[in-house]
Amino acid sequence: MTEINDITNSNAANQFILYWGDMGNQWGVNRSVAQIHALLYLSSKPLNAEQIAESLGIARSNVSNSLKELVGWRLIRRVPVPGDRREHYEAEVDVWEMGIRIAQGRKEREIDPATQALRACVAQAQTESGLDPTALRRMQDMQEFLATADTWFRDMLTVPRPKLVMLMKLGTKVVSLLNLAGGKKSK
Amino acid sequence: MTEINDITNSNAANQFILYWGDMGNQWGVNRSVAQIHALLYLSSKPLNAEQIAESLGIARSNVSNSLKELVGWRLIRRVPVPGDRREHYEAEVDVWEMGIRIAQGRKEREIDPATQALRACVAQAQTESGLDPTALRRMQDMQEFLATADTWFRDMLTVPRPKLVMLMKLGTKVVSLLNLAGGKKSK
DNA sequence: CCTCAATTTCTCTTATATCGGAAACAACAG
DNA sequence: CTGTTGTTTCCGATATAAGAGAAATTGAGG
Repeated sequence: MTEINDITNSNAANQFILYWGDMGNQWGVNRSVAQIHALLYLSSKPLNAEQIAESLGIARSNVSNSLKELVGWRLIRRVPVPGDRREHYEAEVDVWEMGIRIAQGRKEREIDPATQALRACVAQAQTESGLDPTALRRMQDMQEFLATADTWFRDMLTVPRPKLVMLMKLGTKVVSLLNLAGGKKSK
Repeated sequence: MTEINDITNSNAANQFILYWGDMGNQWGVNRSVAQIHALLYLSSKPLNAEQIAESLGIARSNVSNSLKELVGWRLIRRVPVPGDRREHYEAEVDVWEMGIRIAQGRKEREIDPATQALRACVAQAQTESGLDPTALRRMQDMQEFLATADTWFRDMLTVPRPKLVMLMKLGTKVVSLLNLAGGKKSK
């Protein structure tokens, strides 16, 4: 235990892992999952399940499940280490890529199904004569909003990373630049 | 019970409320809270706690707490109904406004504290001689990313709603327009 | 085809969050 | 001041999720 180079020897690193776990927790992500992710993110070399379990003091089985989930989110990947039979894992370390993958994952798993469900609701609502027209209207508004957001998000995914970064750093300036270019505030 | 105009008489409306509750649940929002929000969103007139409890079949106390939380998120507001002693509530019905408030709320409650914690971690990390330089680097990257995202988000909040909508609807076009206008990919 | 390490699945315990109901509290009318 | 109505706080029961450890499975040498 406590190998050389085990980053959990560092207070700062431990803090980081702790906070990350906590934060994940609030966002509906299992704490172990988030902690493992943090650990791998900080680690300069791939780790195997055993090392992870030991570093974080959580059960081996728990690690196994959590790793599977993280792979599913494409936040970490398996890496074969030559001469070692054990499976090793490393994290995606580009923070932008990471942010995008998390957003993408949530969208796919949680928003998309909801959008679909909403579509069904609206369809159903249109057949109901008794329904308050306001309610119908609201459902449609929501649907349209989600559709717009969805399109926007997918659009943004196609933007090459460096441009995306530039775009975000521009911030408000984007609007003024476009005003010059686009002019009209056409709906 | 089952008053005229109670939208929970509608299947579609009930479906909507159900799904909304479910979705909220996955996002770490209490189901009751989400359901109440959905109900108020669909309702064409303000409702009081009693009506909500009855419509959704949940305890009065639960409604009370959930309402408080929703008010905290500024997703609903109290409205005095003349001639009625009871407190009534109505939802923000502009979907864009709603989306923004949810995002804002999450940011304030969950990201901002994390950012602050991260700052402390990095500070601490810099004092630790033993820490793997890669780990330090990664923490700093993360911090910078969060800072950028934070600035961007605050920027977007200052953009008047109609322009924001326009901006999102433009999607990818924004990039090409900017290339023509801005040219250089200056940092 | 056997052995052994590594991993995954399963089950049970424990922790956490949700929610209903009782009780306390506040506002107000008479 | 007192009774009534509406609201909030508190507490206990219950549902749900997390996590540990044992058991089962896989797969690579030999």
